[in-house]
Amino acid sequence: MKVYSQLAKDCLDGCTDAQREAIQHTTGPLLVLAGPGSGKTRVIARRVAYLVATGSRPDEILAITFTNKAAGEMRDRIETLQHGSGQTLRAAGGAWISTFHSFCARVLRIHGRHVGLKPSFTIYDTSDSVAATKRAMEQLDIDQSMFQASYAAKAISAAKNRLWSPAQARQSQAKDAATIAKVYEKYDQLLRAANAADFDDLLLLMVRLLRELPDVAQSLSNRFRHVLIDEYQDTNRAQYVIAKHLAATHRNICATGDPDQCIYGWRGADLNNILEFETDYPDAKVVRLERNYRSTKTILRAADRLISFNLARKPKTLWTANPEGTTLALFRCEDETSEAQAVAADIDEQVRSGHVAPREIAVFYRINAQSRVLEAALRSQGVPYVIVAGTEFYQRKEIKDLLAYLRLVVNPPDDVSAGRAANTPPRRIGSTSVTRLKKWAAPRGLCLLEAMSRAKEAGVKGPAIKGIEDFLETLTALRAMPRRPAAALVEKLIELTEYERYLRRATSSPEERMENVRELVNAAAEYDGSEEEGDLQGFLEQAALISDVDRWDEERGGVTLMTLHSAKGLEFSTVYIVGLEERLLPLMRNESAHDIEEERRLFFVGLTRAKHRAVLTFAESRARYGSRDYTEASRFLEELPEEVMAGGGQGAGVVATASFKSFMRRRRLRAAGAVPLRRVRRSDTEEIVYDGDMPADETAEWGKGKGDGRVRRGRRAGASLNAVAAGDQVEHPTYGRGAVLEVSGYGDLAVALVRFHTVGIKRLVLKYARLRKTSRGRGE
DNA sequence: TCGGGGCAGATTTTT
DNA sequence: TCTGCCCCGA
Repeated sequence: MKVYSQLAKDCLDGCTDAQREAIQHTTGPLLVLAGPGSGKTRVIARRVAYLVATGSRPDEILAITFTNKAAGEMRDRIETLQHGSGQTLRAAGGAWISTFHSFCARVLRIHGRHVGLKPSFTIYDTSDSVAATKRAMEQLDIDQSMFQASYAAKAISAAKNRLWSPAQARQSQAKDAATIAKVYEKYDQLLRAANAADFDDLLLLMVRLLRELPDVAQSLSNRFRHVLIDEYQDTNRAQYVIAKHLAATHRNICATGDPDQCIYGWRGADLNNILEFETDYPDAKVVRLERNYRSTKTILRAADRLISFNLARKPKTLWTANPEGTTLALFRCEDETSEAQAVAADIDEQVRSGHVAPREIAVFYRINAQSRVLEAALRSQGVPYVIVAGTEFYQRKEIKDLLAYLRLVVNPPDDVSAGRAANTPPRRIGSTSVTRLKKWAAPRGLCLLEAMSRAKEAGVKGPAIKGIEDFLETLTALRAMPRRPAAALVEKLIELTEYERYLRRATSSPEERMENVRELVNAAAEYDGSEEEGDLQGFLEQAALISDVDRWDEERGGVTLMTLHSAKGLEFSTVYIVGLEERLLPLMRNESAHDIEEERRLFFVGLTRAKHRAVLTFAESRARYGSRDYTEASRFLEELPEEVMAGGGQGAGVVATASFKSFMRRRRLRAAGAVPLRRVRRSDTEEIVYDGDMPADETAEWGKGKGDGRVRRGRRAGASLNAVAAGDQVEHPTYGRGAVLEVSGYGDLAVALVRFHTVGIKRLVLKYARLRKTSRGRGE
């Protein structure tokens, strides 16, 4: 007991009162609302160590993190803590620390047969899902011209995220619901026949398991005395239900997160999970971690102001004792090439002057496509960089090809993999033969491989017979090998299929592809080295569930390039956020309603990664597909307090900006003259209405007239004229009374979507619409 | 059955 | 711009 109390003491060492509270509250539900940089990870690690120190067994603890990388780091931190205390008896090695998906996969390997999965099941990634959806549509004779398989796959995924069965999906209001439901049903049948589960199934089937097998649910829930869920704001419905089940017996659930950092709404993340935690667990203790240890005052102030424009949030007070720091820099560039060069030049200068090491720098962007120019610029500037994602490694053709074989070794019924592997490299097994095999196999309830082993019987003729024999022989040879080490199997596979020869013969960039193939062997070898019990199946599971960030090796010591989504949970000394343009950040593909608040949170996440310096950039024109678009600076720039901004930047291609203030004024002028900015949306129910005449001299008036031009806190839309927000009741001289559904746009370009009792939904430009607010909805 | 050439459509964001 | 798909000739 003595040893334990020393560790317990160490766990609280150097913590604030709030942090201690979170660590020491070990009985009953706990919600930790943790602002960015508030030491949340530290609190979780110490809490786990503390639990062990005070007598919990490690294997009674389940900690769910957002990425595998975070899980690994958590494990390291806990172990370091324990080593530091000289405690070796109960290392955290036994604690369950993983992502929701990995955890569910692990449980389903054991209990999955009750929901139709054999232990050797394959995990399908998104592209496998699309392939399976395509097959389902083919079998149902649904023409691809009606909608694409990828569209259906997305709809099915969304349904699964909501825990809908095909029958429930049919009830939905969505377009094509009935057809989608049919595809969903068939798709599920195919997956079960292939002994495969997609990402959503891992969660969905886990939920079914917990609901339909009380014994299993009970034993799991009994087992986990302590359940910790990190990034709770990004949990979806299925994850929420799983967490609830797991914590049912002991009710020691600790959820940590920050509603302002919910950025996965598009993937079904439900902000209400965290916002309503206290309703779910009325006896919950709530701890707020609002002190920031990461960023300068300036950065924090900028982030705090920005996020205050969101209405769907719990207000909080972020503060820091850190120094004031330098202002944020804003680069306004001619085009995306100049932008990339400006960033590269600035980085180069910073690094050369010894201010900061490359590994302490990150560049964030909204979409992966933006990384190309940045890479090129950094390369030509001679700045070392590490890119997270890009075209994801495990999505590359050569990798998918090889993995398909390996999956078949473990799980023969996997028809998607069989279809892929059979004729790669080409074995003269064409589509005619494959179609014949499928047609023959389906009514007999056989998988593709079984059909192939009886190819002649199935009516396959010609050279395909020989090819099929060859393919099956390859698989047999692989299957004869021990499942461990995995790397040996990968090497054997490359040799047997003469894969390198195939790449040289049939692809345009064999060297690069071969490099990837070698990296796959390395990954397998690494896996063999790190997992004592690991075999081929384990390697495949890791390969399926690995995320972009998981593959990021910060030790490699270059500037990090990644999407804003990947940036969650990380921190850097200097952060560049590029592409601050309307329609890019915030990203909008069309005119339809779009969650601006989530985009704002995404920017918030990016900004709060910076410790010392943040640089924001945008380009005045940007190449998109083949053509070139003229852009407009992001509304988010306008939402930052002016006093924290400095224009400028000396790098090549930067259009010198005298000051942020004058830039913003010019921008407003331009914007005022550019009304209407958005194209009118053609739709039955909506139209842009300019109510009243736009004064001819409006352009001249704006900017010097009313007010100081600053945007008011907490209200964006038409702040000075019509301060309305979603939920407000309004009255219009012509249309009468209505309710505001949504407000988008900013300043004098704000547009409200209003549902009127008389005429239905109208889109109104607030500046001109003579709207009168009659009662207030939600808001601050 | 294979592979080249031409053409249409695509980019959110990720487990 | 780039990719992946379809069609056609060999």
